[in-house]
Amino acid sequence: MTEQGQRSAPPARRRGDVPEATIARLPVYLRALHVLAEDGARTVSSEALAALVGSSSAKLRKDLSHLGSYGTRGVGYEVEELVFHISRELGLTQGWSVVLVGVGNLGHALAGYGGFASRGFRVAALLDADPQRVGELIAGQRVRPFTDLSAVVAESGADIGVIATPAGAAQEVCDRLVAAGVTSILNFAPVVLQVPDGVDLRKVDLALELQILSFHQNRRGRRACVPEQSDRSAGVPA
Amino acid sequence: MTEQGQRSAPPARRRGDVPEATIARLPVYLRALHVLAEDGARTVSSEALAALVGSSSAKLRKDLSHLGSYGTRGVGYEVEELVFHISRELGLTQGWSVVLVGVGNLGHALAGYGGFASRGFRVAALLDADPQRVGELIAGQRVRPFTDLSAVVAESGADIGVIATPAGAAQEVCDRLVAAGVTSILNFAPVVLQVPDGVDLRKVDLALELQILSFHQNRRGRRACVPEQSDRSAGVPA
DNA sequence: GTTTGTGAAAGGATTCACAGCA
DNA sequence: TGCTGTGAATCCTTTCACAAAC
Repeated sequence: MTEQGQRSAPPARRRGDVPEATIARLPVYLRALHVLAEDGARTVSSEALAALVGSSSAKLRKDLSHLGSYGTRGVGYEVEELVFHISRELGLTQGWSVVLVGVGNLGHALAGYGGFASRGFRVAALLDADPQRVGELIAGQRVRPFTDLSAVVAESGADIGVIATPAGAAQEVCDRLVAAGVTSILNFAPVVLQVPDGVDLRKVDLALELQILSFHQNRRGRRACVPEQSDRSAGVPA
Repeated sequence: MTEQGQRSAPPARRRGDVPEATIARLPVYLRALHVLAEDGARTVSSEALAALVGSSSAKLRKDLSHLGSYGTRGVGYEVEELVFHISRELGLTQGWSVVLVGVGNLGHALAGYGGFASRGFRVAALLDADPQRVGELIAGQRVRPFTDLSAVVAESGADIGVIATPAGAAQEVCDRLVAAGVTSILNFAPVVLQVPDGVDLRKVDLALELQILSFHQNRRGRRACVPEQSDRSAGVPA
């Protein structure tokens, strides 16, 4: 019913409907804007900000246009204002409570990672199933037993769970988080987890990006190791 | 499109070239295939493998078709064979040497992360500028002073550098890595780094995914914290 | 003059659907 | 029968280019 004789119907993205690709870049813009604000910059042009984050000005403007019209033609964007709007769009203005499960090496790093606190994420609790770790003090937090999970989620009102356990424990931890009422989960364990509908799951694979680097490095020719080149069975015809 | 590259992006994609989106998924397939292999599976269908990694069979088949024709109609893919071809495509069959700079919390976690070694990445050296850390033994490696960088790169033939330093030190470390001859860099510090052409830079932002989660959680309505609803300039027309 | 905001065009990626083979 | 491989269609993202606004 959208046929108006036009070649293609207007995409008609409703206001507030921000494309996924844009959302993934907003945190990057935000970080650059924070640096600019610290340096005392009051305004910034799309060209300048794009250069800072290694993007293009057109893409940046289109991204920002999805949030609203916050720039001034001939001038640029006000840094503080943009920080506010992006933060609000990302939902960072209201202090999320985060439950972190697993305080091995990675859990330690995450618990002490300044980037969480400074962006509105409060680590409400550190949990670990290992009795030897329980009671340990990390970044001002005492590690609690994993069995406290339900209580912790209830008392802190946490919506977000972070999994930094070994791969083998991750699915179980994930299930318990869901059962406790957590609806957003960030997984650092190198496994693919299953979650029911209604739960948002994202993952960070520390080795994944390294493998992508490997691909590109391999393409360019490397300096060390085997110079092998076994042929494809079908040699990619012209 | 080398991620953070300057402009100067040659738009043309050559034949036999694998799309970037596919490359980003190959490591995920690889991990699932390793699990299957451990479980003794000899073959796997696109449907089954896609379910394991949370993707679709059509996408999986199209991805694999970029590597060649390694499936058998009516049967599926041989697990071992697929592992080999994906590994080779990613350049994982030749043992990269990696230099890790910064052994704080995150550096510790990365140094001990099994996922590197098991995928063909050898941590050739751990470096830190802090004299107090130098000499420390982590995962069987002794931490060396950052000033050894050139020597380390030369003697190990490392092509890949991993930056796990505080944000403030990252650009300097990056410059030194480039000067030492490293051509692929993985950055965990929360800053955008500048590299010259010919150097491939990727980054992992531990808080970025959390912010994307925050966005989606925010969309759904949250359970805790402020129930505020500061108005948008226009109130989201239906 | 400068810079934003945005239709329109171009380019990629995903999904569809089925031919072809085991 | 079951499943892969792949053109075609669809959807999403980026780039282009310029009118409008300062």
